[in-house]
Amino acid sequence: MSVALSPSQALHLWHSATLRLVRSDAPDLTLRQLSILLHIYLVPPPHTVRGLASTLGVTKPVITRALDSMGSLGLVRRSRDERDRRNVIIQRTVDGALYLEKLGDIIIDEGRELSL
Amino acid sequence: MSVALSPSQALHLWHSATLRLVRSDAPDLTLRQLSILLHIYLVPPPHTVRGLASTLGVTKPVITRALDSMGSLGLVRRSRDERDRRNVIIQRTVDGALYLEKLGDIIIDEGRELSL
DNA sequence: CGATAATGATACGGTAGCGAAACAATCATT
DNA sequence: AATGATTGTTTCGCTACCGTATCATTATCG
Repeated sequence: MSVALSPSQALHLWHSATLRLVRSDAPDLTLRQLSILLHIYLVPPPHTVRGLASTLGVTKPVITRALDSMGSLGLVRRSRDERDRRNVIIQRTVDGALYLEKLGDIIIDEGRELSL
Repeated sequence: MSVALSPSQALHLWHSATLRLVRSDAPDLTLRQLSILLHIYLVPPPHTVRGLASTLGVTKPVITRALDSMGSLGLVRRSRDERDRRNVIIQRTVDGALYLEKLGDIIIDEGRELSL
């Protein structure tokens, strides 16, 4: 199966999926928050504040704030690393998995309609 | 050419493209702003504030503010409709086209690496 | 132990987003 | 011309984000 996209297809896919995301009643995450959420769920753990900051190229408070926001939405969970109690391990939640599942559905759905 | 995506592929594509967008030095647009920008450039004109608000399912001030922000970034331009001077016609700019071209490149680039 | 380093959270001042409501300008209707 | 409808902007009070700098806690090293 190929996922080669033409320039037009790529932008149309992004357009329609983003539009549906905006129109949906799903929590309105920033691009950075969405990136963090995707990273946590798609890249093997463990995930730390410092690591995420470095990966995204942002400062640590950005990560702390994003975890605060998404944490209160139930999309993500924090816990101390007992082996080095300075670290915070960021963990997945059921709600977070559901959120991303919905996002995946939207993308696939819009991608399907790209067939020319 | 097929653009059928598996659930995993769809999310990985979104993840890597979003990550590169966040890491890039490109202006940090919100999801709504990005959606507006894509709509203006991908859907045939004319585009009005009212029309965009209805399409995105948001209030008019959201569009006005987004146009203010993206306008000062040079991504978008406003002009009066001379046939009905109540309307504002939203127009494309060279910088806006370049921004989206770059976004398209990123998506294509990451999509290419999805081939299994 | 004591000093230094590392990690994440917090404080701060500033900017920008939000929806609801009110507003000015323009058009349509009579 | 006068009234009412339509369009986009502005104002209001509020919330959330930003980067820099600082802080508290914990670990490491001498």
